[in-house]
Amino acid sequence: MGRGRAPCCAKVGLNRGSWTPQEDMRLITYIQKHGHTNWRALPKQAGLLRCGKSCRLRWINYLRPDLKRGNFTADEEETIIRLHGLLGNKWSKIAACLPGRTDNEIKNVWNTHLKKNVAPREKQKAGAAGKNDDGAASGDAGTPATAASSSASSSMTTNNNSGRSDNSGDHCGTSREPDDAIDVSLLQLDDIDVSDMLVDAPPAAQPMLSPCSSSSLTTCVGGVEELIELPVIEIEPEIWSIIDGESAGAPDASRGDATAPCTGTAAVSTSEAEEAANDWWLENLEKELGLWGPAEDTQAHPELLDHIAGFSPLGALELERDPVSTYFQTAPAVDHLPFCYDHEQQQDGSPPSR
DNA sequence: AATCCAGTCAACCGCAACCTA
DNA sequence: ATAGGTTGCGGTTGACTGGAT
Repeated sequence: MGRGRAPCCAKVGLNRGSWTPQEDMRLITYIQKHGHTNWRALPKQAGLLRCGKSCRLRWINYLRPDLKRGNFTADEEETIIRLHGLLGNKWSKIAACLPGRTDNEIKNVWNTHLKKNVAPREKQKAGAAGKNDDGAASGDAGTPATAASSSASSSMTTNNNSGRSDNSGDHCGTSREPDDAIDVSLLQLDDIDVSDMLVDAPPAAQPMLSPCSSSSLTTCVGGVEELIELPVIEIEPEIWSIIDGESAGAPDASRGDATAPCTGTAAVSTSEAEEAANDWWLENLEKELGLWGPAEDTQAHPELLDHIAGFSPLGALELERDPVSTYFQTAPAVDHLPFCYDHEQQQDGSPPSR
């Protein structure tokens, strides 16, 4: 719906603006089946009238299952402030230290309120610095450069490798590090207690996060990014029709890829944890599609159409929002990470803001 | 009740970095 | 070595929302 700049000429004929639940569903389903090895080709293969860039952004910033929704905690905000003081507008690097948060999200938070909060602190600090000439003058984080943490550097490196949650996907220590970029691992982060940065990634949870991918659902085996290990969910062609609000005709050609049984490309779950994750994912997706429970109860119901279109009359049911947002309601990032999420347990008992 | 306005955030763009042939 | 293609990052935009008037 026309957010952002005017369209560039190359994208005439493609959908733009806000994503519909149908598009979200299609993207999620496609990625869980085939991964996202080629964003450029993805929309065509998934039957989406979007450019690859748009798909990637949507996935990274909104659809990734490992995203944490809801307000930033005070700890997270403090971490952002500190890291921004060190790194500046390196949002992806900051996001790397905040599991479940995206660079876009962090950027928005910074620009909307953190920046304002920091400004007074900076003034305050400047005043204090006038008295203590060398104390804590660097950075705008308002954190004195004290308490050298000998493990800060290595911890940060570890975090970058294991707690990756931003959208860059390449902070595996392998590539795409601009020469002039600040290597966090090389910084003398004397003024940062890195443990504070991992506010929402307790050590036990971190191994669950992918060390090398934009999606925590990818795995890094021998440095090679594997396909996403999400459960395989077979979406019947009729469901696509329902999702798309189409008549129950045959799916179009472009849809074929997305709906075809996933034979060779889908990763096979190998552990119980992954199976649990698969169950969770399947369950949620089914719920989102209104397929949870007796199939005939929901399939092809008008309510489903309304529901999927985001105008559900389902009322008090948890499914009252569009399927994808419902998915987020029940899938707080870290907790819902495939291998540990208990979908019955809301992270903090309250829905995300917004 | 209607209008205004500031804040929020999803999505866009351009560019730089990286990859591959 | 390099040209073309792809991906990721950071800045910006503007629709949406809720509170204030």
